[in-house]
Order: sequence, then C-alpha cells, then structure tokens
Amino acid sequence: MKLSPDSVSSLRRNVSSYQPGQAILHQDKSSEVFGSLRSGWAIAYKMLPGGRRHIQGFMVPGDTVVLDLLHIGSNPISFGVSALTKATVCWFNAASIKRLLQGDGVQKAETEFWMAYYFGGLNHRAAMIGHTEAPGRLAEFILELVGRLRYRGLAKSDGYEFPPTQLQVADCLGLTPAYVSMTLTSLRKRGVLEIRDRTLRIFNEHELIQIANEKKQSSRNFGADKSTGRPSQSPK
Amino acid sequence: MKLSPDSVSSLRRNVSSYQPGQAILHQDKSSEVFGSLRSGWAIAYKMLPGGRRHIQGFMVPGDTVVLDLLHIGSNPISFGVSALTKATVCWFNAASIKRLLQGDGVQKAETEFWMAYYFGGLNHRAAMIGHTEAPGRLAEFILELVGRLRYRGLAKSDGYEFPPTQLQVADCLGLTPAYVSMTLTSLRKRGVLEIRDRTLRIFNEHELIQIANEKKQSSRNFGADKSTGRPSQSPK
DNA sequence: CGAACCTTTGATCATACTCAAATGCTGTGG
DNA sequence: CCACAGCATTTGAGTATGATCAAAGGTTCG
Repeated sequence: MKLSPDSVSSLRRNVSSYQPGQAILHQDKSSEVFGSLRSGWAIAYKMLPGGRRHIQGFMVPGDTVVLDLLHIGSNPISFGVSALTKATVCWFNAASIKRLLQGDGVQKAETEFWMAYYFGGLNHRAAMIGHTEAPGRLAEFILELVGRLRYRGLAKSDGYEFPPTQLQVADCLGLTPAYVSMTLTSLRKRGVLEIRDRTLRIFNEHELIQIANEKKQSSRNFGADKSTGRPSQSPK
Repeated sequence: MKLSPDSVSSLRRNVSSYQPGQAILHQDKSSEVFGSLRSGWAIAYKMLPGGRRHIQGFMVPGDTVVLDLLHIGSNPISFGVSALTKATVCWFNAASIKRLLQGDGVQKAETEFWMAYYFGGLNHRAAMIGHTEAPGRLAEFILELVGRLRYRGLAKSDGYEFPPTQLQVADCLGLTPAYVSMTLTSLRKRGVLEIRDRTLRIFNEHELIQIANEKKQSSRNFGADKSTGRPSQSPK
C-alpha cells in the first residue's frame, strides 16, 4: 500500500529493524498497529498442531505486513510474521489508518484494491494447492510473486532477487524440500526458469503460465473456463 | 452475523429466494450489496482455468454471504456463490452496513469477529490442504462445519443435516469423489462418524479431533505446538 | 577451517488418483 | 405405481505423484 505524503505526515508512526528470523508479529495475539515493509523480505506463517509450519506467503518491500488487522479489530491474528532477510517495518496506528479510510481518498481505493488482492490470493492459493500438482503449484507461486515484484519495481536487470530457501518454498506449497528441488531441476532442464545465487531468472514465461494452468488429471470439468480472479493490473 | 432489530429496521433490504444450483453472486463481478443466508445452504466456489472447480466453503443459515464485500469496495470478488439447497437471502446495502460499522456498537464487534473467523478459516483451510492427508482434511472440514452449525443452533436431535454430495466435499478438499467415499467408509467402520440420509452423525468426536490433528509424516517439526488460530468461542 | 545449513541425487514406498463397472437413490412420465 | 433416466455412492485393480530415508556435495558464516 502506498500512502500519499500529505496524509502520512499526519500519522503517528515509527520504523523498526529486524534481523533474519526475528519475529515481527506473533500468531494468536492481537495487535493495535499496522505496518508496511520498508526493506527486506518477511514471511507470514502459521504453526499447526504437531509442530508443522505452513508458510502463507512471502512479503516483499512495499507490502503491508498485516492487511487483516484493519478489519479484525481486537481479535487475535491467525498467523505470525517474521523477517526472512534483514528488514525494516514502518508501523502506523491501526485506528488512525482506519479513520483515514473512511473518507473517499486515494488511500481508500488502494486499500480496497489490496484487500481484494489479498483475499483473492488467499483463495487462489488454497484452490491451487488442492487442484494442481507440484509443478503447477510452483509455477503459480513464482508467477504471483514475480507479479508483485514487478509492481513494486523490484525487477533486477537479470532477474529477481529470491532469498527464500527451498525448505521455505516447500512449507508454502505443502511439498517436501527434496521434491521442490527435483521440480526446480526439471524446470531448469526444460529451460523455463532457474534459481541460482539467490536470483530467480525466468527464461520462458509463456511456458511457465502453461504449467501453472495445467490441471490435475483428477479434476473434472464444470462448464467453460473462467479467469482466476487474480487482479493483474495495479490500482489506478 | 446477527444484527440487532433496532439498527436493522433502519436499513434498506430485501429478501430473495433461490433454487438449488442457482447463482446468488457471480465470480469476478463486483457487488454493491451484502447478504446473509436466511434459510438453506449455499456454496462459495471458484472456477479455475481448465474447468476445475474449487469449493471454498459451505454456508449455513445465518452465515453472511460475502463478508469480503464490506472491505473490497468495487473490486470484483474472487469467487461465486450459488444455492446448494433451496435458499433465501436477505440483502442489505453494503454502504449502509459499513456506515453502521463505523460506530462502536455490537455490530462492529460481531463483524470483526466474523471477519477474523473468515480470514482464519481461509488460512487454516489452505494450510490443512497442504499439510494433512485425506482423513485429516475431512475431519477438519467436518469439525469446522459442525462448530458453525452448533453456533447457529442447527443441531438436530440425532445429528446434523448434511446436504452436500461427496462430489462437492471432494471439490472442497481437493480429493476425488471416489477417495472421499473410501475415507468416509473407513471413518464409519472405525465408529467415528456416519453420513446417511443427508444426515451427519458424530459418534466419537474426540477421535475425530485426533484425526484432524494428525500430521502428514512428511512434515518437519518447528518448535512447540501452537493453537490453530481458529476461534472456537462465539463473539461475546 | 569447521560447523551448520542448504541442495541434490538415488532407491524405495504409500497415499491418493484412474478407470471401470456395479449398485443404490430420486424424481419424472407413462 | 412402475419403469426409466440420471445422479450419487461404492468397490476393485492398477498406477503415479510425491513422500521417506539416507548420504553426498555446496554454501555461508563465524
């Protein structure tokens, strides 16, 4: 979410730094503050009974840390957030942001867009995990991430920075690290993409999209195609 | 969501009826209205590229049809809603509900609770699909549904009404109908639960909870257990 | 320079899918 | 009321995707 300078200056805020692995927000606690990532990457994750970890998603500079917080009031959040790389977060007071959103400004439209994106993405992720096989999930994951990196202007000349480990990707997609490695190797051999030296390079985006849309053979068909509901354009 | 009578009377609203299978809201369109299910069941579903269908969840009488709508403004919704049984929906004007929520009334707390529940459930579903095996997903699904049915006061003397078909359950959990049948049969033989004559009966809830918490063997452990983040109590 | 972690690879195994056919249920028209 | 069509459920045999376990290289960092 971007905030225009004039409105931002009127908000109480402060910036904090985090080391890799450090907790930014704790699962099952409520929070009165609302933040956006200034620099670095973070992960939103959820601990499940039995010590399993599910990674909901990766946040890149510019992303909001907990969009949910704007609307769930004092209820505890269902996941935690921690720093993936060194990161800085700019914190705002949730109540004052909410007040700002009651008007009709740009902020309102922006927030509603990201809210819709966030919801849609959550839905989409759940759907893809259930309805596609490993290469499809991986392709889908990469495409969503890259879309966000592009929108944030974080494309490098030769690709994208990609700090997550394969273990983290595995925990995000519900796969084992070994299988993530195999799937990535296969994509590299097919000339689709490559992740090396913490850098992601896409060689054949068209094929990547094809792979993401491949259905599990198990899936029955229900009428005609529909779009994914994932907003692809930026908010105006 | 419940609305207290005094505030409700001041809202413009109308009630519509739907036949089984009829669309209530269309995927990828935006909506200005906000509804709650008066009677009958509905499903929220998402069409995926290739004609696959993902069912996000089942709505029971009392549930809000599109909680998202309150916060995503004029952006299109990422899923559709259609009637599972004969159903009636009470529609409100989204804008007027939002105005109501800017105060500090009971409605605000209720809505925030359900918002948190909705978010948490979405997260949880995505996590479970990736991190548990078929019996666990099924158990989790049943428990969440039954929790809602109980809260809505929809328990029957001998169990719960259960109109979904196994095909719909399969589309919700990312399984095939054949495998859902096998898993249900196995649960019935173990004396855990039974679905017969559109009625769900739970014989051993404790074991059902155990099954829901069984981790996939693949899952590595990360520190201690945490709760699921799924709110189990009703809003005060 | 060593320790800890991450990635890769290989052999084996099981969960869940495929395809197919049989059975049961429901509603509709003769 | 019965026959039938159309779904939904069940069962079985075979298969494959992705998991397990293990061990060997690579990185990174103190």
